[in-house]
Amino acid sequence: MVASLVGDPARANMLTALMNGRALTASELAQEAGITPQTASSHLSKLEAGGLIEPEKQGRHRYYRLTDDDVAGVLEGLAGLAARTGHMRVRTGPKDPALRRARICYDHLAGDLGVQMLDSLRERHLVRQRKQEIELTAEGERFLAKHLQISSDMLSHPRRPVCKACLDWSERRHHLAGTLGAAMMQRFAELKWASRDPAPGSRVVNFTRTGEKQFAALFSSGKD
Amino acid sequence: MVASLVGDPARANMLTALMNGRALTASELAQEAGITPQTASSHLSKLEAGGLIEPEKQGRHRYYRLTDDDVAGVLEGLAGLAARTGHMRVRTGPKDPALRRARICYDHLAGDLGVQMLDSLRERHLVRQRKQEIELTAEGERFLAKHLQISSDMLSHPRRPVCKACLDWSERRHHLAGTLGAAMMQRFAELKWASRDPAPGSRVVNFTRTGEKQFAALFSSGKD
DNA sequence: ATAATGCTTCGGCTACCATCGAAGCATGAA
DNA sequence: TTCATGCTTCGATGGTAGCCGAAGCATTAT
Repeated sequence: MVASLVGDPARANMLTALMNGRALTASELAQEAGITPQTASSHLSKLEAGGLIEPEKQGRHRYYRLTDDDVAGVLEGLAGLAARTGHMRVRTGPKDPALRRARICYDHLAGDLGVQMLDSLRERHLVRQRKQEIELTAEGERFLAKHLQISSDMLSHPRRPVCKACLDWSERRHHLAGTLGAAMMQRFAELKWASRDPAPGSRVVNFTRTGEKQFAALFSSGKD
Repeated sequence: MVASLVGDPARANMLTALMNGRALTASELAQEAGITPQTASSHLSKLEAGGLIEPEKQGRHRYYRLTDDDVAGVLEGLAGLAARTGHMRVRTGPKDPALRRARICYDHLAGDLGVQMLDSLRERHLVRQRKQEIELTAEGERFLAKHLQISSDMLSHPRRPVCKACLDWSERRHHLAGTLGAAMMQRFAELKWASRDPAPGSRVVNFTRTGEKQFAALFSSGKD
């Protein structure tokens, strides 16, 4: 049964991670789900047998992606049902709270703060978003140059978009990816606002006291 | 998580049984799932907490129905994904074979023969179907009058549609409901083509030898 | 009244399955 | 070659959840 495949928390996390449409390796998915590679391997073969994901061998990596849009659609439907009962998937686990707050997603900021940042940018018309597409406005360019010393010509890359929305599994909302997302995260580190957790393999991002303050000032949400 | 609710076989059977839109009592659902009432009670309260079903107290019975069409839609989506891997949910159970062939759904014919009948009507343009909506054509009216002595003015009802598509859990396709579906089933009984199984509470419909022949002649599918 | 039916709660049992350690295969690097 | 990385298979463990028997409330029938 397909539903039982999606029902397991670890597998659900993997599938959620794949919802942004990008293919991820087995170990990345293991990390996303917070389980060891052995366990992930077992889950992945089950998901593959169930037709939910498809593998793609590449060197010694194994990339997985959702089979097609139908799968994504059903997953969204399930998430929709879950959302309306308030029975939203709450990640439970030891390394959870810090991870929900701020973490690295590839090379950019994810988690509560990542979502808040994109929200703020959107509210103030520094970026314009339509679905997955995000576009930097003229005001946005000025803002980045003034407050973070990021010039837009640093951001162009032959094979990677400047801005992109990335679905956040803990918040189920978008945060900012692309070269801009990466540049901003790097700048936060340079300014000593935040740094990756020293624990090996950890994706937690720790903000300093002043860093958090500055960040909040720059990206205050309209609701606070 | 919603998916884990649907993932359990017993609960999945219950939900499938509810897919025809009718409300069923707790004990009927227990029977459908092949479990004792105690266990069913536990499952039902979980499904209710998850917002998938809604109870309706009536005397000492408790009727359950799917919350709304969204739920039904997601369930259909899941069934669709399951179907394409050949990993179709195969209903296992003692009372299955006869029930799959022909049974009562409310007051009309369901199961293999019910689906075949609607297929045949549609193929010959005796009805026109768009999603759940079914409409009787002029040829259809003539056909009914000639072969089954059913006149369309017998069928109008203040609160019930003449035709309606009803999803068949065993075939996962539509069969004919509404006042017409009921009238046809009644006519089959009057003509001694078929009768409800005498066993108390059974929904099986037994066709007589000649009844099956006549039925097949009237509603032969294009594929035989 | 008393009994019967429909459903629920409680307690204990059991089976399944997710999980991880250890070891085994691949592929790619030095 | 030898080593390292990515992933898989195997075996054992443990926690969780489905399951049923027994008992308890309701509601309806006699």
